[in-house]
Amino acid sequence: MNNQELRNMIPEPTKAELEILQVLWEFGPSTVRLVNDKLNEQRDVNYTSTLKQMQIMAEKGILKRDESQMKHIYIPVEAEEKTKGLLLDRFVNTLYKGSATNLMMQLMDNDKTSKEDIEAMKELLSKLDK
Amino acid sequence: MNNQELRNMIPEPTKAELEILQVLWEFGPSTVRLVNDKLNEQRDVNYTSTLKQMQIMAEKGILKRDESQMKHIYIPVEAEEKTKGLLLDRFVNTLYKGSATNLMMQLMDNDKTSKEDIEAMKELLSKLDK
DNA sequence: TGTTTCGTACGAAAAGTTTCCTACCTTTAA
DNA sequence: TTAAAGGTAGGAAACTTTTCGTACGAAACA
Repeated sequence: MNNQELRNMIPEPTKAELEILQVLWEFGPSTVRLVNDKLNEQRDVNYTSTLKQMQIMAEKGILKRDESQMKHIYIPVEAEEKTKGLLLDRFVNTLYKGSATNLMMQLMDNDKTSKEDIEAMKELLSKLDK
Repeated sequence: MNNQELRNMIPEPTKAELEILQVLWEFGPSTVRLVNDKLNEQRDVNYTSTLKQMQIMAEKGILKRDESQMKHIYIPVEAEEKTKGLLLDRFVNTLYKGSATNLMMQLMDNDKTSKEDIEAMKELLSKLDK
């Protein structure tokens, strides 16, 4: 399945959904409790709000869940790299006409792109030759 | 004003707002009619919907408008590069922990990043040395 | 001069997203 | 064995974003 097809199949995760996905990607299959605790390190969220979100995500097919235990375990359906790659693809298409080079140029102007980053990128590119 | 400050000041444009901004960036200061026509090349939108959006954007301070003529002219307050840079900054922070290198790596995996893109990037990086 | 076309303004409906209240069940611990 | 803590389910409220109907004025033109 290529990116074009993916783009049509998978709906863009909402902001709140993305937050939850990131916790699951980082900590692996988890309970609502764990996800909610992690979210609360960043901002206030009620437990049932997180529960509801994750239930909705399961309905949408973004997450699957293991209901064999009382504490359900939620798991992202798509791998981190796949979803992020899709989001990146959309981002480049939307803002940079699909040109990775254009995006790079902007990245160079960015305050936060350090010399170390630039060095690392050069290395990456040179390795591609081999 | 640095990106950190900008991030706090400027609210993220919504999807519909971004569409409109892109038309204005491409064609320069424009009437609602022109913007709406361009949008309709991509999807169906009612004229008054576009009008309303642009009015809201003016209220929010995303656009300013020249009302001296009957046909109001709308102009983005922030330059294209500035806004895109901000969005990119947020994107990198959200998905790639602020690491441009991480983003680059993903870009390399992307189907759509062509050999030409990679060559162009190399060139860019080498020019930075000088 | 009338009528049709093109413009703005306003409000509200529609749609999408997020949050949380309430109910109720299971497990844990006093 | 009862009270407290922690779990799911469902619905509704709150908020944000998007869309468009209606009203009405100005310009174009037959």
